[in-house]
Parts: sequence; structure tokens; C-alpha cells
Amino acid sequence: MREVLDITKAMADGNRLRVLMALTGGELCVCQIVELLQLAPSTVSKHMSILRQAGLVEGRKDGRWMYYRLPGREASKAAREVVAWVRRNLAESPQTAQDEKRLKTILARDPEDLCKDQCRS
Amino acid sequence: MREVLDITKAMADGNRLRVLMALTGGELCVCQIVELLQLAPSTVSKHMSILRQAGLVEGRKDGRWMYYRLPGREASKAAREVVAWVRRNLAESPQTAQDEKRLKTILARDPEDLCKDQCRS
DNA sequence: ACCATATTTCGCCATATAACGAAATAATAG
DNA sequence: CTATTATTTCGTTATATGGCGAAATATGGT
Repeated sequence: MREVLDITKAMADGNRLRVLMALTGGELCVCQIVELLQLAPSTVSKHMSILRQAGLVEGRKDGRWMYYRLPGREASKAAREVVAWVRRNLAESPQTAQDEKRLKTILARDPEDLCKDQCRS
Repeated sequence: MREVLDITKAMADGNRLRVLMALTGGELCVCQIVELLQLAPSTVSKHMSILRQAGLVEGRKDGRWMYYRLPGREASKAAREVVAWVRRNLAESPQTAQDEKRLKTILARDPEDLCKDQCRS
């Protein structure tokens, strides 16, 4: 029950669903997700830890950057299934389309610059 | 997005997940669910309306009794898929086993008596 | 060692949610 | 029609959650 509830609670937030959809395009670092959602880094960090705790994303640390991606083959079946369900059901969402567009411009920028910008603001 | 969020929020509560599992055995009326969860009728009613709004259960009124059941073929695919996911992932849960046992004794009693008992307490 | 910087942790506040009881509603029985 | 009773709605309260900024942590560059 605990595992299932961790998963369903993790999915019960619009911003976290947006992150799951954004990650279908490949892994992203925290500052890129911050830029996408337009939320404070601390808030995004919390969201990612909830998703990670539920097994809906995996984290990889590379130097100062933390990259998150969707769960791979070794991950729990329950988590992988539910991520697939989200992908199917949000694929046509306007929000998803808008985020994809926005992500393109974010990915076009050097991640390093992105983070610096955030520190200034 | 709205539809997906309605579904994920509806699933993000332990008592509502217990109801979904209990309904795999067939439809139940509100007073039976009240007896199972040991919550106030008003609370159970709210839970059921949240599940219904999300399309995770269907309601059928029969006289004074309101019966709820899992979504049928005509229901949204997203809802049916996610209910199937819950069933698969909670099938082995101790909570589910305990509730099944408890349900047996509840179903053995006349629903009419059940409701009267609740009014007395 | 020291500084810059990416991320996380912590403490706080506002809002959302789950619970209850009382009152309203719906529907049968007399 | 009135009484009974199953369910829902409403108002209130306690707790959970999402958001932020400040401070702590971790890591690479100088």
C-alpha cells in the first residue's frame, strides 16, 4: 500500500506531471526544469525528491549538476507502467505541447548560462 | 490535463484505494463502505463523489440506497486502465486481504440492519 | 585553501484536503 | 401527508501540501 500511495501521491500534482512529460524527451538537469516550470529551485528540488522517492524518476549526479530521467528497465514495474499511462494520457495535452516548445528553447541554451541567469534573478 | 489530474488526485488517498479494491468484488452501497472503512457517512459520501468525478466508479441509485461499482466498458479508457493498475498492485497488500475478510462478514449481514446500526451509533 | 555555483534542506506561510457533526435532501413505508 | 431512513451538502477544524527565501551542502575552478 505504501509503495502504491507514494506513486499516486507523487502523480497528484500538475507540475510533477509536467516534469514527467518533459522527461520523455530525455534527462534534464534541475536548472532546466526550474526554467521550464518557472518555480524556485528549492520547490523544484522538492518535487523531484517526491518523484524520486516514488520511483517515477531516477537521478544521476554529474559534477555540480543533478540530472533526472524516467525510470529504466531495472525500475519497479508499477512505476514504469504508471509513467507510460501518464505519457499516453497527456500526450495530446495543450500544456504538454506548450512545454515541449518551451523546452526546445531551453535545450538550445548552454545549461551553464541557464543556471547563472537564475542566480542573478 | 484536468481529467488526468482528477484521476491521479482521486487515487492519492489510502481510503479511496481501499474502496477501489473492495469494489473488485462487485458493487457496494454506501452503508457497506461506511462499515468497511469505519468512517462517518458524510466522509464516505465525499470520497465516493471524488472517485465518481474522476470516473473511477459509477453510481446507481436503487430506492434509498446508492450503489457504487467500478467503471464498465463505456467508461473512459484512462480510468479503466488506472483501476486495473491499482488492482494489480494492491492485490497482494495486507490491507486488501484484511478488507476482503471484513467485507465477507459485512456482506453476510442484511444491508438494512447495517444502516440502522449506523444510525444508532 | 578559497570562491563560485548547483542543489538540497529548513522554516515559514497560504492553500488544499480529510475528517466530523448538523442540517438538508431524497425516497420508502405507514 | 407524515415519519423513517439512506445519502448528500454545508460549515468547521486539524493536518497535509506546495510555494518561497535563507541557510546548509556539495562540487568544481582558481
